[in-house]
Amino acid sequence: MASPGTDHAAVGASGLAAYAHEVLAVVLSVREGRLCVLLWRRERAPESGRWSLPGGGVAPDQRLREAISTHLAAKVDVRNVSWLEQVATHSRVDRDPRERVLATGYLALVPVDVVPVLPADTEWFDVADLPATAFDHHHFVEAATDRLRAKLSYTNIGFALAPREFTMPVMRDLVSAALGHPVSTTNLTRVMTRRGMVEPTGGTAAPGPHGGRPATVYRFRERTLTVTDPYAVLKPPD
Amino acid sequence: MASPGTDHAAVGASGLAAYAHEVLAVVLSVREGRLCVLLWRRERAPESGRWSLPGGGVAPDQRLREAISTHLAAKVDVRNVSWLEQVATHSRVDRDPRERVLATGYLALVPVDVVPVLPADTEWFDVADLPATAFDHHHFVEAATDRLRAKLSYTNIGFALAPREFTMPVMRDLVSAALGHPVSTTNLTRVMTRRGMVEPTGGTAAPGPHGGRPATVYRFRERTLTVTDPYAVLKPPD
DNA sequence: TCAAAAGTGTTCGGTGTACACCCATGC
DNA sequence: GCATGGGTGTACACCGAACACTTTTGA
Repeated sequence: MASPGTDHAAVGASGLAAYAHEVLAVVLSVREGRLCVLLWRRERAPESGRWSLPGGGVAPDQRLREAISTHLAAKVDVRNVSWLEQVATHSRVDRDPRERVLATGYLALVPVDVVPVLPADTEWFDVADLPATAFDHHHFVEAATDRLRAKLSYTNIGFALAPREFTMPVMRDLVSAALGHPVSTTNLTRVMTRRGMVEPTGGTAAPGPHGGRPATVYRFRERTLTVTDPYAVLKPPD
Repeated sequence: MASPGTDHAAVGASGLAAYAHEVLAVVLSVREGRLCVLLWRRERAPESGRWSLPGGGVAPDQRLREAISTHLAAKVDVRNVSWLEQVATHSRVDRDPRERVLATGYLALVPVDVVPVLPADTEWFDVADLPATAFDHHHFVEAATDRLRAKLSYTNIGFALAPREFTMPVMRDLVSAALGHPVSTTNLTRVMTRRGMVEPTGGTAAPGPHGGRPATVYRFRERTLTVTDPYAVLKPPD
């Protein structure tokens, strides 16, 4: 057993001190045109009533990635998670008042067209208008959001936010929600096609109630992460 | 105490399982025109004789960053480290045969002109020609190297590899060693000045023994990490 | 005067942005 | 026909790569 209440860390066969470890997921998705994060309301102390990230402990036979998948399953169907990536490990000594807990945060993405059934204590929150969060969870949200925004620019990570098939106006709304600023459909189309990220399915989408030209339907060529804009500068010679 | 020899993880006041945790540093620097990593030879089992990354445990009152600084001090003077950044946490269950150990890796940089006095068991190794490393340490080296290479393209992180004042031919050698492919001085100069990363000091460097035009001496304008090529695409409108 | 090394000028292709204009639909 | 919304074409600025050419030094 560890020694709660003492300031001696447990020491095992490796001679290294042991610390409680948790995994936290920053689940991001575009909901109603806004980039949102999934938070649940803590029932018990500490920080009871505060909104916090889904997550929890790590079983002895689990890797961190397996652990976060397990905990995510309690909030959203894991099959709905289109992307999962480690972001950072935080270690402030008093980040949890009970004992020292290290926390590894993950970025998880859910496509717009997937509407997971959420437990009663769980809600989506606009990342631009977060409530007070428990512990240091807002730092994780910030880091994960930054990571997503950066990757939207130089990878095809958009596949994890979009439906399997989509029109460019839909994609434009997704990207502009994620980035938090308007994006032009014209140029988004050009960039995504020029980079070979997407291809037309051949179909078109029916126009809205007020008419308009039917939009071309696209799909992502790859549904695994690909760097589409490798390095802007200092490329190797051919 | 933790329970070595049992498969039950210790559980403390938070109700979370505890695991031994170590920090590892991938210290990179350009030595003799090559990007090198600092490794030390393990004296004791497990993996005795194998080359491994500097690092070690985390004291109860230390954050991970403080811990890695402490362990680095045993190998290189911490004042020689011009950059330190967390890269990733690995968690394979059997990555250490003795007991489960989680490991958080850091990227550390040392400028070329700094020649730390190394302990007898410690040497620089070309990252392109690594020896067999202990545990999963080569994964950390790979991730840290990738991180450095990426950041060389869109940030001013070069300041952490270069001397305070340098000429463009020197910088070209550093960048091309770090990236592992030739880089043109002409274009490197253009990119770095165009982005406002560097400024001439006003001085020039004496030519080599065979003559040649004296090179202009530059310094980095900022010695803190700055993103110089913010996002190649999908910029916010003005 | 010549070789060596650094720096400058110029050209070229590509890329992201802006904006005008054209196309397909519902009413 | 007209409003609505989507797509295409064009122009522009800028950037990085390549390469020819000039400048400044040592021998």
